[in-house]
Amino acid sequence: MISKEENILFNAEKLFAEKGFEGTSIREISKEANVNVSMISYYFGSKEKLFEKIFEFRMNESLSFAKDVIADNKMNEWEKLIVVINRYTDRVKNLKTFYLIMQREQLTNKNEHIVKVLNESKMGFLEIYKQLIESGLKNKVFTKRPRLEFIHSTISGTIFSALNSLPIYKKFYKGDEKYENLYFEDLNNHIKNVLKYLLGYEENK
Amino acid sequence: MISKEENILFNAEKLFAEKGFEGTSIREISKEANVNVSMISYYFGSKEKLFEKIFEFRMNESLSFAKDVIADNKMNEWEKLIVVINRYTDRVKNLKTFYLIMQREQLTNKNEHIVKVLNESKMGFLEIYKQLIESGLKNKVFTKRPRLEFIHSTISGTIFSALNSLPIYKKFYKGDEKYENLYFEDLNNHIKNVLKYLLGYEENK
Amino acid sequence: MISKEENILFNAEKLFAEKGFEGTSIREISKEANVNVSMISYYFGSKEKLFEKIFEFRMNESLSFAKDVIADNKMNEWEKLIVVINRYTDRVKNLKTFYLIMQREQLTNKNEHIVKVLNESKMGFLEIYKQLIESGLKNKVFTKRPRLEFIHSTISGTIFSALNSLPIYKKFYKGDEKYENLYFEDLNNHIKNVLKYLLGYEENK
Amino acid sequence: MISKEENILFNAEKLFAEKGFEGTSIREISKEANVNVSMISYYFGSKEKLFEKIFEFRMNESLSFAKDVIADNKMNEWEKLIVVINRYTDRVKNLKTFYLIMQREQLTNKNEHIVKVLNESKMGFLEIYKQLIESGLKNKVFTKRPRLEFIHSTISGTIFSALNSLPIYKKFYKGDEKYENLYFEDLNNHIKNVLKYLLGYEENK
DNA sequence: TATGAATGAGACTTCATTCAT
DNA sequence: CATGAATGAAGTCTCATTCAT
Repeated sequence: MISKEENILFNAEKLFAEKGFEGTSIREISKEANVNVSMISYYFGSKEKLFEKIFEFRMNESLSFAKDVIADNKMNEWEKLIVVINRYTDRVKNLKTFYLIMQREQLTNKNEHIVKVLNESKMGFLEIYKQLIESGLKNKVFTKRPRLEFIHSTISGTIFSALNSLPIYKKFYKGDEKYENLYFEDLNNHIKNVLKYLLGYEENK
Repeated sequence: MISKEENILFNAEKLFAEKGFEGTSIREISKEANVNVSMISYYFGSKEKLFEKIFEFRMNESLSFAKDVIADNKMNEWEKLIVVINRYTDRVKNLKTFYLIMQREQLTNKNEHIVKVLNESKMGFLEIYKQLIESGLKNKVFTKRPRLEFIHSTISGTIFSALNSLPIYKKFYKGDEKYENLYFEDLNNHIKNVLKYLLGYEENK
Repeated sequence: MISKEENILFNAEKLFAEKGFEGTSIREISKEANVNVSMISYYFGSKEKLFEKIFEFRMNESLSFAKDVIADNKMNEWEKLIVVINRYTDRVKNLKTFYLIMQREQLTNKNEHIVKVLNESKMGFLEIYKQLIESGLKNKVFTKRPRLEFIHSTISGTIFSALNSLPIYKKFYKGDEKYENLYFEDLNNHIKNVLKYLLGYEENK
Repeated sequence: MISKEENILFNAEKLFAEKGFEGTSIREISKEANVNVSMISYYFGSKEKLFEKIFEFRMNESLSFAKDVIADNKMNEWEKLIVVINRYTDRVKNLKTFYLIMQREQLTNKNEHIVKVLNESKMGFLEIYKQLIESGLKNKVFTKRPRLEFIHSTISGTIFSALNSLPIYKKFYKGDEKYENLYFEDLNNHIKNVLKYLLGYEENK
């Protein structure tokens, strides 16, 4: 059973993804969520607060994410990196709407609260990459030390660029669900392949 | 000397980059451009048409871009690819405002005219990559055939992700103009490095 | 011990004095009084009824006021007048918030119930002045017969004008509690002085 | 010919007088002034700015007021005082609506801009009274030095109290235009009479 | 070609009150 | 007695566009 509050939240997320923050009116949201217009102010205070709540909600969901990875000691650095990327692509694939909003906000930098959340997330990823690479070099799992910023840009940029192009390719190649699944699988392998090269990782050592 | 029309256009571009399409009012644009409000409807028909005009203007600028590359016969495929990427990163670096708008529009897909322009651009790049790779393979310049979509996502995604993260890094590393120039240079080399690997290109053959 | 109803009443009085009727929301009142919002409708029926209740409450308090004065037979007319004025200034001084609301309502004439209460009060005072003056003239305590309306306007107008200006003077003369007490004492004497003249009352006859 | 802006201004003044600031909606104003709702924002910026404009407008009107009085050298201090009071009562009589609003604002102190204007006005009057009394004492026109604050409270308070009570008296005494004119004339004499006493002015000296 | 006054739609938000519990 | 979720009306303001000049 979904609460009235979450019902509004998810419908708003969908509309914000489609039309952007300014392009979505609370009237539309209320209609989509089948509630009275004033319910939005009632539950969230304002349209902007509702918007921020979406970020808080999704970011809370992904909190456990980073912790798990670093903590686990049964894997070597490469394997950990793979886990991070797998989860990342999975999450992006399953929460397309939210990540659409998120990308737009990254280009906007208008809402301070959200800017802070996004920067923390980015810095969090950089920190993970840093630790994994340093440790991997010490343990001779990796043999090259690439520039951190570009590692992140390559991973994250490739994933999002691929995500955003998917609808066109789907249309162009007349693809269906199967096409999409294969697409994400290939994307995942592509990124791993690039990383192997950039980090100087040799599989069968 | 800049025409009144271009004056409006450039000021609008700046404001759209800062605040998005819906977040920018024609009153702000008219104030920024020091013209009367009704001039915008007068010159461009409507706010939306003005927005589209920005895309047309910038895309016209980059039209010659692709043609040049393919036409030139004094370079091999790898060299051509390098030229494409150099120009691309240069352009992104120098037209940050426009590419901010463009990225946002790629996430939005609301204005059909713009969607068409953007898709054509994307398909244009895919076509260039396709021709270069096929030809390069035939001429034994390249030795691997990577999936086209991911080549594009990697190049374009990495560039934009790096562009968007630059302000944070600049702040974090207390960087200045010099930092920025070096950043773009390194980014360029990073992408070339990745492509070399993905295409199986060997420099000193 | 104060009842829940009175608790709401007094908090509402305070807020109405600060922000006016329309400027005060029942939500604010409920927060200030630490009760649930719906308690106001529950106890008083509506926001407007609550407002009227404040007037009824304060007017009930001052009901005995007039009666006492007329009834007492140990004083002559001048002494009775002095008692009336003393009580009036005291009351105004101690119930500043209510008299702020009252003055505003006297300027507004929107709520019929309140209009009636206020007019009765005004007419009550006029009646008292009339009786005291007539009787005083008959008994040769007073020697002049001033126009009744202006007697009331002068007394009441001076008191309220002085009350309302007090904050400014306090600020201007950097006054404290002592300043305020002296101010009201002087005000009282000032009014008596004026009345003596207007009524032709001679103290040491 | 009255401008559209003034048309709005005067209609707003009337409604604010009847129902107060919060009690008057811009929709009502626009209806009363026969203009579109958005005209109010268009001309004045906001409802509050419109409200302030009314004060500015009326205060500008009365600017010449004080200057004239002090400047003229053909009158002695008592005659000057009479002129001040005559003009004051005239003005109050003819601009009942505005002075209704003004009194309410004096009780409210919410809008800083208006508070400032009102305090300046009050201090201006105090200054005039001060100069006239000091000069009058020096020139032996007056023989008593009453407390300044109460002089002002008595004059201003009596006038406004009488103004506000007029409708009731008019109703009670079944008065018409003639009653009103006589009322203001008597009021004027009443105030002069009181002042004569308070200042120790002897007419036939 | 250029202006700026004027329009009407639609935006977000707050409010007093009701109703089911 | 008491709660607080829910409602719908009404409020102010901003906006893109039009029109007379």
